[in-house]
Parts: sequence; C-alpha cells; structure tokens
Amino acid sequence: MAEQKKLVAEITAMDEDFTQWYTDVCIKAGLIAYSNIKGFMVYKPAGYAIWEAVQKHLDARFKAVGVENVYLPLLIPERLLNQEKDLVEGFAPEVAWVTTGGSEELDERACVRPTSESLFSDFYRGEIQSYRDLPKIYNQWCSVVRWEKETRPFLRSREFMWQEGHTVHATAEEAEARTQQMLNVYADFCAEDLAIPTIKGRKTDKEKFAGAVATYTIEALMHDGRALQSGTSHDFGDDFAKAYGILFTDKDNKQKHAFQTSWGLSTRIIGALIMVHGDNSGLVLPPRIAPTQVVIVPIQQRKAGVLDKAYELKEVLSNFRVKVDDSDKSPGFKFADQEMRGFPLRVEIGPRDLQNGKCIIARRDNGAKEECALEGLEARIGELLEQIQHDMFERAKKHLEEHTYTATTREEFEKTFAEKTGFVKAMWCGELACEEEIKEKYGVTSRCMPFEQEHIADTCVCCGKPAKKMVYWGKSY
RNA sequence: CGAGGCGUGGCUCAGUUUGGUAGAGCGCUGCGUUCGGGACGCAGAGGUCGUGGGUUCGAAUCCCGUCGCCUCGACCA
Repeated sequence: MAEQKKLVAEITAMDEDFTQWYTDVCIKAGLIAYSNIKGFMVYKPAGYAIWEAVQKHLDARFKAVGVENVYLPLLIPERLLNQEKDLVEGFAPEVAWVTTGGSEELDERACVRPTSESLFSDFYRGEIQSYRDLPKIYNQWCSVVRWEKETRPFLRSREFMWQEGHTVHATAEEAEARTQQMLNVYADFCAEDLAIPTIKGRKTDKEKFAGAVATYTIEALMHDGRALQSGTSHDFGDDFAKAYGILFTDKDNKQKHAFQTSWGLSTRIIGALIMVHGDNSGLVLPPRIAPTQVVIVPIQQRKAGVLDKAYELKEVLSNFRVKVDDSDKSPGFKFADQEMRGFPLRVEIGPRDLQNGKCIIARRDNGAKEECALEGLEARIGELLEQIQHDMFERAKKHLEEHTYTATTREEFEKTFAEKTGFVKAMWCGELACEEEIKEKYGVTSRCMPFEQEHIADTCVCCGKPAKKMVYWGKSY
C-alpha cells in the first residue's frame, strides 16, 4: 500500500513497535478488554461481532459440505484423556484440572477440555456399530482452555473460542479426503471472506498435532513478516480408534477400527485479520465480514434536515450493514474513531450535500474520497464494497509474494533471514536433525511442506544431502 | 518457567533520589456555543498512592515481605 498518512494519533506506528501497534488496535478499536484473570479476555461488542461473522460464514461453508453441529461436555475425566498416549503428552503440561465439586474432593479429577478428541472418540465408540453408521461429520463451536505461560489478545489466550470438527470414516482414503476437503474450506473462507491469502500444505512430523498421522495447515503472513497458522486439519488414521476402541462391522462382516479426522479454526483468526489488513490508523475490516460496512456521519447535524437525511440514507442502504453516528462528537473525531474501528466505508452528509443532492464516500482501505449523487448511492456502495474486498485480497497477496524468498544454499538461507522478514522457500532432506538445527541457529521453524511443490535445488539447505521436499520456513506467532 | 520493566482518580503519567497537607493532561457529568479531518468556554465529580508489616513525631517517598500486570525468550491454535 502507498504510504498512508497516519490519521489516528492514539495508535503506535507499526514500524516503530509492531507489538505495541497490535495491542493498541485490539484495545482502541474496542475489540477486547483485559479481564481480572490472566490470559482470559473480555470480548467487547466490536470484537465479538467479528467472531459472530466468522462463525456465520464458516458455519455456512461447513453445512454445505455435510457438517452437523453438536455439543460435548466441558470436562474430560482424567482416565479418558490418558487413553491416547501422544494426546496426554502433548497437552498434559497445559491443562487446567477440576479437583473439587462444591466442598467435596472428586474421586477422579477432570480437566477442562484443551481439545475434544478424547470426548468425541469416547462418544463415537457408543454410536458406531456398523458401516451403515458411518461417516459421522460432526462439529462443535465452543471454547477450550490451555494454561499458556504467556498470553496475547487473540493470538494466545488461556481460554479461546473455536470450532472443532471431528469425523469418523470407514476407510483411510475417505478420512484423508475429508482432512483435505476441510483444509480447502478454511483456505477458501480465508481468501474469499477474510481476504487473507494462505499457503496450503502439510506439517512436518515435528510440527504436527499430537497423535496425528498427518497435519495440514494454512499459513498466513502477517504485516511484520511473521507467519500465523490460521487453520489446521488432522488425519488420525485409525490410531485414535485403536486407543478408544471405535470398532464397526464392515460390509464384509469383519470388525474394523474406524478412521478419524479433526480440524479447527480459532479466534486467533481475528489476530490474523488485524495483522494482515490493519494499518497505522488501526483496524481495516474486509467488507464481507465487517459487522458494520458503512457508517453515515451527519455534518452539522443540528441543522434542519441533516439528521433526517442521514436516517433516510440508512433506509436506502438497508441491504448493507449500516450505522448512523449521531453522537455528540465533532466530525473530525468521528472520522478518526471510525478509522480506528475499521469500518470499510464512510458516508458524509451535510447541509451542502442536501443542497446539491450529493454526499461524500470515503474508503477505509486506501483513504480515497469521492462525491456521489444520492440517487446512485446504493449502487455505488455495493460496487465499492466489492472493490474493497477485492483490493484488500490483492494487496495482501502482493505482500505475501513480495515477502516470500527462495534459498538454495545455507549461506543464502542465513543471509535472507538475517536481512528480511517473511517466508523462505528451501529444500529439505526430511531429517528432524536439520529442522532442529535450523530452529536453533536461525530461530525459524518449518511452516509447511506446500502442496504446490517446486524443485528449487537438489540438496537440503541445511545438510547438503539429497532433498525430499520444498519447505516454507519462517518465524511464527 | 527464564530475563527485563511497571503498579499513584476511568486512562497516560509526574511526584520517590533528598520523608513534611496527593498533582497534571486526557476522559467523565451539566449548561451553552460549535461541526466537511481528533472544537471551545464556564461550572463540577472523582484517589485508604497494589497489598501486609517495619522505621519515624510524620511514609506515595526509606526497609522487608507479598500479590498483580506488561514486554521479550522457550512451548502452543
């Protein structure tokens, strides 16, 4: 984006202190408030409305591919969690335990779900007897708790909201297909609704989910050049079915273990939204998920006819999500405040416009202002919202492309990460040792092995042995 | 969990070095004037200085303990 003048003084400039900028936006745009318990945050109306919009769009996409919603318990008995070895090892360090009920110590403690594989698996065990009971394509919207040591709004909190889909299938092929299908749902949702381009690929064994056969991910690039895992989809094979005893009788009258998947997208995506589209004036929301798409600002609102016209325009624009800001503040204050909050479009209407039958439309994403005849307003607003959605995606895509580098040698790899921020594409031999060495030496991790592989060199960027995969490397959140 | 920083009206902070009646700006409330990029005047409200103990005639200030928050690392969506 062209250098945009910083119009909002309350927000720290991005290039001055990106972390502070991010926190400022979260607070000043009215998304969240810190609560009195560490790592748990209050979602204020503006923040929760974004999550509701995410839920609405994503849920519709789920329903379109046969997903049904359910709800499972908040608590997991310890014995159940312990049934799958990797799961326990993966999550035990960060679960919260309930040990007392009222005044009585519980016989068996229960943890607050950090994720619900164990609950779903236990539930499915009772539901499934025959291949006729398959597949099960269930999802739940809920919150989970992970006792993180350090927390940040949306990116890492001790309680976070998400959806977790859990499916069961008769064959490995079907489970694998579902895993990838759901990853595509996430990628399409990010691209089309959130205007966030992502890299689709598979996690290395080191980075995959505890207990999974394969983990797929979409990785987005933030404005500061760091990567954010924005959605994940796991193929469990029949490992969980073996651990939890999910058996069904197949067409051939043989008992078989079922194949499972799980996939999730969390409120962390709001962090991505902020860090992909935001600028020095604050939040910038893509029109499709913006809780308010247009805000109408009356100028000299006490003058006869101005407020009436503003309300009338709201009616004219009833196909969009519109607000009239009739608060007692000055126009300049409203402009700055609304920019901070990221509303895609602003319509100014004042005495001058009443005379001329026109109004001013201002775009949040690029600051452009234009005059518009009132009779053509509805059509123009529609066009502009489409245009903004499109431009925001293209801008983010350009940023992603411009911050993706390639390295064929170790020197090049090191030099790139020393000088640039972003993704580096490089070849990898497939050995854990190289992954660990790279993390140790350069502070970057493998983000994913993209589905779209390129052959950029013959040898591993780390050890020089024959390469197996091209990997996206980067600093992550 | 390691390393730093910070706790004083709602918010940001000054005051602590050198102990002596708790301050500013913003915000908030009321009235009036304003309004096309963060308007202004007048009048108000609001603080056991995180918390417990100690020293002292006297503690926001000095001493000891404790709790909390933020940032950066390691771990994770």
